[in-house]
This record gives sequence, structure tokens and C-alpha cells, in this order.
Amino acid sequence: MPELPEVEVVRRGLARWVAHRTVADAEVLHPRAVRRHTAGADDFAHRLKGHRIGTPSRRGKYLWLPLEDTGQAILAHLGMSGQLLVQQHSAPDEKHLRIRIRFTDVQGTELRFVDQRTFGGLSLHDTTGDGLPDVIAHIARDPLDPLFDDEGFHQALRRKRTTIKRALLDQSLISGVGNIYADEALWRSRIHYDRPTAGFTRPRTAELLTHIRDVMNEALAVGGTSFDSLYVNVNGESGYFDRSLDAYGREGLPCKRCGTPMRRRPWMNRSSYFCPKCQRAPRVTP
DNA sequence: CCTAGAACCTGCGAGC
DNA sequence: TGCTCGCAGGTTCTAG
Repeated sequence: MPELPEVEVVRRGLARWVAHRTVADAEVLHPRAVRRHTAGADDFAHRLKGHRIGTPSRRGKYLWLPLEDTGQAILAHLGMSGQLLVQQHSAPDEKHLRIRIRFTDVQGTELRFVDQRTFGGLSLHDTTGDGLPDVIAHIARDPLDPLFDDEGFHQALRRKRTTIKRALLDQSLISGVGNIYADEALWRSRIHYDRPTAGFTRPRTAELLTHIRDVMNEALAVGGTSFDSLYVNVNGESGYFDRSLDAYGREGLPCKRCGTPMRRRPWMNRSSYFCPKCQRAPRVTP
């Protein structure tokens, strides 16, 4: 389940293996993978052809590859199961191969978008002045962005009439945080996922942001070690997954701080994991 | 305008 | 054995 650290690992892999190569042709094997490209699969493929790829960028869970001299960029979102792989031409097609992009050089490799659950996809969009694809203008900066506005985020929390985990997953407030890192950061901060954001103090917001950044940087440190591999990213995960998570997926296991059995609660069609002792539920549920 | 919840997808494992 | 059902979950759309 790619969140910010996993996507950043992919971006670095693309910078190493795909940037500065010229597209020979693109092949769309499943129309749903380009559904955000409203002009359709043929148009998508046609527009890539012959253009050179620039330096890949990322905001939150989105990444994009500029197409040099076009004012456009290939926008990618991995959804829940998407992978971008650099494979030899001779490698057999993956079962869920959706898009293949070949290049004009003789490196012998191609870029493949593989996605089992088809929530992800690629699309082509105009970029605005700062190089951002226009369709993600509403996505907030992520907490690892040097220009992320901590005070602005705090004020936004105070203004909202919502609860903290909802806010963390709202990509227009803060991007890059998904279900897993939200639970991890909340556990570290000893904050219950259903706590209303309106009462957050400045120190509480600051501490939460620190934990979010710590969790992400730790994941990045683990996932960022396999750049030498031909694969941009072998499995779409950073390796942090196999490492010790403190909250996510630990239902019934002792809290690593106080030993109390961790709990899982159904929440927004998914799950929230928390320690019932360290992360006290708010008195009044909104 | 704001917030909550459903819908979109497929594979896997548990339970019957 | 084979079926059903719950679960995984980011984003977008719709309803209230």
C-alpha cells in the first residue's frame, strides 16, 4: 500500500532508470489504467511518442514525469496496488500489466505499469508555472516538503469540524499520509483517531507533525537502499512493512509502550489500530 | 460550503 | 471441494 515513502522510492528509481530517455511508443493494455486521461488510450499513447522524459517529481502520493518541451507531464498514482517496474524487453508480461512504455535507446529495458486492483493509473496533463500538473493543484504539500506550512496546517485543523485521522487522510490538508502511517504517527503521539481537531493546541499539532515526519523518514531510510536494482521498485513497498510497525496490524498484540492489548476498530470502510490505554477516546464523540 | 459515506476493483484467506 | 463473505484501501463522487 504505497504511501509517501514508497512513492518517493519509486520516484528515485525513475530518476535513475527512466529520466532523460525518449519514448519510442506506449501501449495501453487496460483502458482503466488511463481513465484519468479523458481523451482516451490512443491519445495518451500518441502524445508520449517521440518525447524525452525529464526529472521526475512528487507531491504526496502523486508523482509525475515531465515531457520535455511540451508543457505537459505524465502523472502517476499507484492507487493501492500499482507498481512501476523497469524490465528487460524479454521479461514475460506480468499478469496485471496495464501499460508498457518503450524507449528509443538500446538499453534493453522498458517501463511497465502493473496494477492488480486498478485504482492507480497514468495520465497526461498540462503543468502550471511551478511544474505541477494542473489536476493536482488541490493536493496539499506533504510534510517532507521544505515549503510545508506547519502553522497553516495547524490553523486548518482548528477551523475544521472533523476528527484527526480524517484530517490526516485529507490530501487537501496534508498529503502523503495513508491509513498505515496515520495509525503509526497517532500511536507515537498518544492521540486517539477520533479526537476532534478543533481543540488541537499548537504544541500538539507540532508533536504530531514531528512523529509523521519521523515515521516517514524511517520508512524512507529502509526502502531507499535498493536503488542499484534494475527494478524501480520490486513490490511497491518500502520494506518498512516487514519491519516493526508499532500500531498498524497489531490487533490483540501488546502495546509496545504499556503492554495493553492493541485494538482494531472498523473505520471508514477500513481499520484503525490503537492502544486503548495510551490513546484515550475523546469524551464526546462528535 | 461543509462533512460523511458509498463506490470503484481484484485476490486472498477464513469459514461453512 | 467449492462456495460466500470479509478484508485490504486512496480517491472521487454523491447525498445530506
